Amino acid sequence: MPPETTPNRSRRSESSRRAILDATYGLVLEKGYAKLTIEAIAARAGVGKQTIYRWWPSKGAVMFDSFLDVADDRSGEDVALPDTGDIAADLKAVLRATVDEYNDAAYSARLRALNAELLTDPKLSAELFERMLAPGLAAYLTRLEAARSAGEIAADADLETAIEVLLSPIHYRWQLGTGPLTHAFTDSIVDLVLTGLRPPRPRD
Amino acid sequence: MPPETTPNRSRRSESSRRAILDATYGLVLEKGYAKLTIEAIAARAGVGKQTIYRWWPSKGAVMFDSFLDVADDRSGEDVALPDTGDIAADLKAVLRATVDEYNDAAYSARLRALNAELLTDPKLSAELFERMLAPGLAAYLTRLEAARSAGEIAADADLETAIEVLLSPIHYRWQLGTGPLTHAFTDSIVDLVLTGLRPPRPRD
Amino acid sequence: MPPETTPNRSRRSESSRRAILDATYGLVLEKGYAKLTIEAIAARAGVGKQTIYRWWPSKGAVMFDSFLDVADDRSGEDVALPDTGDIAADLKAVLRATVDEYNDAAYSARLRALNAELLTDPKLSAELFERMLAPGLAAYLTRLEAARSAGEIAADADLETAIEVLLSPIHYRWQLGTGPLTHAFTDSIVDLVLTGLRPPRPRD
Amino acid sequence: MPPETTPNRSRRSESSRRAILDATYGLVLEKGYAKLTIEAIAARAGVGKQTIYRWWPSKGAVMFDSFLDVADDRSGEDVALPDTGDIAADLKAVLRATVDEYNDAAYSARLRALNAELLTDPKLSAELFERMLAPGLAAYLTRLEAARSAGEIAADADLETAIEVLLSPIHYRWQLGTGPLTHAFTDSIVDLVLTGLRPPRPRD
DNA sequence: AGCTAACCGAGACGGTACGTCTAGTCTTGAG
DNA sequence: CTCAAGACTAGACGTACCGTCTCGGTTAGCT
Repeated sequence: MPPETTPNRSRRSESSRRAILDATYGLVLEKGYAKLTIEAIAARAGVGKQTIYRWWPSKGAVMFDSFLDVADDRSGEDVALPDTGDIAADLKAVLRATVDEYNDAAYSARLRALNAELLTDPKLSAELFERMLAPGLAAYLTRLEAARSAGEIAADADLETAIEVLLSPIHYRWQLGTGPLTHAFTDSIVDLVLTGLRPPRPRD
Repeated sequence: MPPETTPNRSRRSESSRRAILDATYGLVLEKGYAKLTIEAIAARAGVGKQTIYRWWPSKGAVMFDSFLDVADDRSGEDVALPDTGDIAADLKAVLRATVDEYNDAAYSARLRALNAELLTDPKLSAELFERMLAPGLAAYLTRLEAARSAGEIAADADLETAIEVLLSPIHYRWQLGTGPLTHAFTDSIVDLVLTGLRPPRPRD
Repeated sequence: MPPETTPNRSRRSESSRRAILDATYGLVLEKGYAKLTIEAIAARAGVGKQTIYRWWPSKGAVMFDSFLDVADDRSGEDVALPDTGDIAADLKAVLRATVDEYNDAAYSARLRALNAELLTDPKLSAELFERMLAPGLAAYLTRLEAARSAGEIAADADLETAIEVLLSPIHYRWQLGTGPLTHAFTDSIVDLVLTGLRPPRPRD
Repeated sequence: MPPETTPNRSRRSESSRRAILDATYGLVLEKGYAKLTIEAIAARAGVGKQTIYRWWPSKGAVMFDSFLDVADDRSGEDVALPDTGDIAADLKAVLRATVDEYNDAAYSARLRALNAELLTDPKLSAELFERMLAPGLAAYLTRLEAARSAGEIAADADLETAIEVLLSPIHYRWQLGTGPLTHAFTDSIVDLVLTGLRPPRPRD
C-alpha cells in the first residue's frame, strides 16, 4: 500500500518493514489504537522515524498494513465453509465461530483499530475489501450456491445480499452494543434469513 | 452526560454550553472528526478551555454530546413508521429514506465521527443506544407488531432480531464499502427478510 | 531581549525564566556551545520547549541572555580600575588579570559560545556592547583620563582608540592562537601603547 | 590535511575534491555558514556524502579546507608590504586596504565562517595560523625590520607584539562592533603604535 | 444590598507527539 | 578498490495540542 513517491523500492529494507509491521501489530494489542504513536512504533522496531514516513503516509496506513499483512499470510489457507448437506446447520456453526472471535478481546481490539481507521479514511475500504473481506465472502457464496443446487435455497435468491444480511448483524451489535453477541443471536439470524418472516402457508 | 464531579451545575453557563456544542458540531462537519481539537472548539465558541474540561471528560464526549443534543431536539417529533397496511411497501419506503441519509455527505461525516468515537470508547454505546437508537428501533417494533397482528408476519417471529437484520446491512455497506448503497439493495433486504431464502413449498 | 510578539509578559513565570537561563549557562560549560540543544535546556530546566520558544527566537538568543544575565547581576559592582598614580603599573595589573581570565577553561568556554553566536548573528553585537562591554571600557576611559590629567599621557591622545588597542591583542591571540597568553605579552602591550615604537629623541 | 585514516590517497578523485571544495565555498557565501549542510555540499558537488566523510572529519573541516585552499592558491603571490621609506605612510596604506576588505560583505561572510569554526574547534588554529596568517605576519615583520634598520623604529622594539597590536583592533571592531571600521580608525592605530601615548619630551 | 464563592475567558505552563531535517553509517551497482 | 546514489538509525528541530494551573472579571445566591 505504500504511496510510492520517489523512494527506490528495490532498496527497501525488508527487515525494517517486518519490524515496523510487527511492532505496530503488538502495540495496538497492548495499548490500543488510540494510544498508538509513530515514535513508539519506531522505538520498538528499532527503526528511525523517517523510515516509517518514507514508506507510509500515516499512522493509520501502517496499522492497516500490519493487519492486512497478517491476513495475507493466511490467504493461502483453506477458507471454505463446511458442507454437511444441511445449510442451516453449517451457517449456524460458522456464525457461532465468528461471534466467538468478535467476543475475543484481542481480536476485538484489532477490529476496533481497523474500523476506526476505515472511518477516518474511507479510501482504504477498497483495499480492505479485496485483501480481508473478499476471500471470506467468496467462501459463503460457494456454500450457498451448493445449497441452491441441492434445492435447499430458492433458485432465484439474491445470494450476495443474503451474505451481507447474515454477517452484518454481528458487526452491528459488536460496534453499537445493541444487544449481546450470543450463539442464540446468530442462530436466530440464520433461521430468519432462511425462512423469512412470512407465516407458514396454511395447509389446505 | 457531564461527569459531575464537584462543579455546581446550577451555576453553569447555558450560553457557553450551547456555544461549545454548536462549535463542535460545526467543526466536525468542516474539518472532520480526526482534526477536531479542544483548542479549536474553545476558540470558536469564545470560551476558555477549562470550561470544556470542567464539564466534559474528553473531546469525544463533547462531540458525542453535541450530536445527541441534536437528537434530543428531535425526540419530541413523530418517529412512527408509516402504516399503509402493506408491511413490505412500508419497510421499503423507510429503508430507502434511511439509505438516502447515509448517502448524504454531511450526515455521513457526523456518522463517521460518532462511530469512530464509539470504537475508541465503547462505554459510550449504552448512552448512544438510549438516546439515539432506541426511539427508532421502537418505531420499527411497533410497525412490525402491527403487521403481525394483521397476519402479515408469523406469530412466533423474532421481531427484535428482524429489526437488526433489516438495518445492519445498510450500516455494514456504508462502513465497509462492500457494495453500493442503493434502493435496489434495501428493497432486496426487505424481500429477503420477509420471505427468506427457502424455496416455495411445493403445492400438493 | 525577548522579541515580544503576542505573549503576555506580565504572566511570565520568573522561575521558569531563571531555570532556563541557569540550565543554559550550565550546559554550555559542560557540553560546549556546539552541542547545546533546546531539548536539553528544557529537560534540565524542567520546562516545556514551548516556554523557551515563546520567549526567545533561537538557541543563540537564550545563551546570549543567560550570559548577559550574569553580567547584569554584576553591573552594580565596582568595575573601576586601580589608581596607584602609576598608569603603566595599573594597566599591567589589570591586563594580567584579564589574561588570567582568558586562560581559565570555564571562562574561555563561555567566551567561545558568546563569540560564536556573535559571528552567527551580528545583530546581537549592539546589545552585547551595551550590556557587557561598555561598563568595562568606561572604566578604562576613566583611568586614562586621570592619567592624562596627571600628565602621564599626552593631552591630545586618542583614548578611545588606545583602549581598543590595549584590549584587542588579548582577544586576538585567544581566538586565533597566534601566540601564548602570558603576562609578558600583556606587559609588552602596555609598554608599546604607552611609549610607542619611535626611538627616543636624541639628547642634544 | 585530510585526517588520513585508512583510505588510499592515491586513488582519491581530484575532481571530486575540487567540486566539494568549490561547492562549500559557494554555499557559505550564498547561505551563510550556519545553514551549510553536508547534504547540500554533496548535492551541489554531484558527489556522494560518503566521499565527503571519507576525506574530512566534519563540516567545519571541509569549510576550513575550502578557504585555505583559496589561500594556498595565492601563496605564490607577492605578499610583501610597500616600502616607500616612510613606515607610517606604508602601514596606514596597508591597514586601510585591510579594513576595506573587512568591510566587503563576501569577505566578511567567509571570515565569519572561519572564525565561527575556529571557536568551535580551537585545534584548527594551528593550521589556520600556518597557512593563512603566517605569510602576512612575516611580511609585516620584514617591513618593520627595514624601518628599524632605517632608524625609524627603536632598536629594542618588540616587533612581534607590535604587529599584533596593529592588526588586532581591526579584528576586534569587526567582530564585536565596538565602533566603525574606517580609515580614520586605522590611521589612529598606526599613529598610536608608532608614537605611543607618552607626552612629548619638553624642549629644554 | 452587599459578600463571597464559583464560574468564566484567557492564556502560560510542563509535557507528548508530530512530521521534517540533517548527521553520520551502511548498502548497492557501475566503472 | 572508489565513486554516486540513496536508504538506514538516530535524534534535534520547531509546531500543535494536550490537560493543568493561575489570573482578573463577572455573576449567582446566600446572608
